[in-house]
Amino acid sequence: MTAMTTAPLDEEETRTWKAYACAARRLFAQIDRDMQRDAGLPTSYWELLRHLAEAPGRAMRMSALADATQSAPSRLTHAVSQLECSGLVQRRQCTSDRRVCYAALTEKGAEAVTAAGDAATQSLRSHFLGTLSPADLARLRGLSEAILAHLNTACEAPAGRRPR
Amino acid sequence: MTAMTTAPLDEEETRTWKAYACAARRLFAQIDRDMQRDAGLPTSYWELLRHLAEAPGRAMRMSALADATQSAPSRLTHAVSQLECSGLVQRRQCTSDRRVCYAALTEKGAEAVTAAGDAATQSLRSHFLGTLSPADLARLRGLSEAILAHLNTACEAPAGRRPR
DNA sequence: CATGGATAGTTCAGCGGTCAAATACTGGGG
DNA sequence: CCCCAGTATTTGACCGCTGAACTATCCATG
Repeated sequence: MTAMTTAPLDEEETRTWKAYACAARRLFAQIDRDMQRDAGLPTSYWELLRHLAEAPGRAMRMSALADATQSAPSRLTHAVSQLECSGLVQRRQCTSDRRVCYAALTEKGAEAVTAAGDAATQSLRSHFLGTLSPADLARLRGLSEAILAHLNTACEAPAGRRPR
Repeated sequence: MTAMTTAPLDEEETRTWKAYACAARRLFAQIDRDMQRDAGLPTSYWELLRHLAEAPGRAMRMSALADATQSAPSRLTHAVSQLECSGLVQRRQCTSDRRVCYAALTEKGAEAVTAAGDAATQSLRSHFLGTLSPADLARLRGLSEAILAHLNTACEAPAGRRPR
């Protein structure tokens, strides 16, 4: 809105964006590779399982899981189906409302969660947490939170209302 | 290597990682959405076209383009095929070495590059560059470069040699 | 000049993700 | 009691990407 919207980026801005984007992309890629190699699980699936592991009864409604992980329902369906095929999760129908469906962690799934957790910890430490000083990490966290805050206000305020 | 490899992450570390990861993911997603909406082109394809636009003769060898964009050859093949279908790019065979193939920007492609550039500029300013002070941006850039540097040393040094 | 290794690019199968449409079920108002 | 709007999940088609074969071509060597 500040009218400078389409002035081309200067050198400084370009480099800042490139550095940020490149670092984040490569960091994610590296961690994903590590997770896949050491735990046989992509980071995103591990996050699903982590939520289940922390839920009471190690089970959650599909929609609750979708909420918790900020993902579209259809993604959940696909992901849970695949995790079910791998034996890490089991679907259970709700008796009182037959529309709803629970995803429950299996024993094998619980083991996978902890294994993946170790892999993630290790990867995170060696590629991220261990590479910056505590002060730098704190700064980075502050900056990330600022970005997030702006994204949130930008998404919630101006559009009137979100088409949930 | 520092023996603290598998100690679970503490609260602080977890939050830092989550903030960073979440901010970056959402930022990328937002910018991709904007690009798709305003220029009908995903960010990644725009980057390919940008390289072509800046190359002498608006054309590059496939392998050079792959190098420049840090992407696997097969990705290039697919992407260029699709861009060719959309009429933004044209393949040209090299006469001296029939193995090699050039990707050349078409007129339509050149227009798309500038349009996408405007869209990217606008999105970047409103979601990233415009949301942080110049000082913060400089800090963020420094931190990103530090992360990148560590990723590079980690990838090049210890494995002996990369199986190119 | 034939041959075998290196190089450039493509093909194929599969993964994780999105969106739009379909399905299955519930609960409240005529 | 029936019907219909709303809700929960699934389905299916497609997208961009990856890694592992495969094809075609080149070139150094014997």
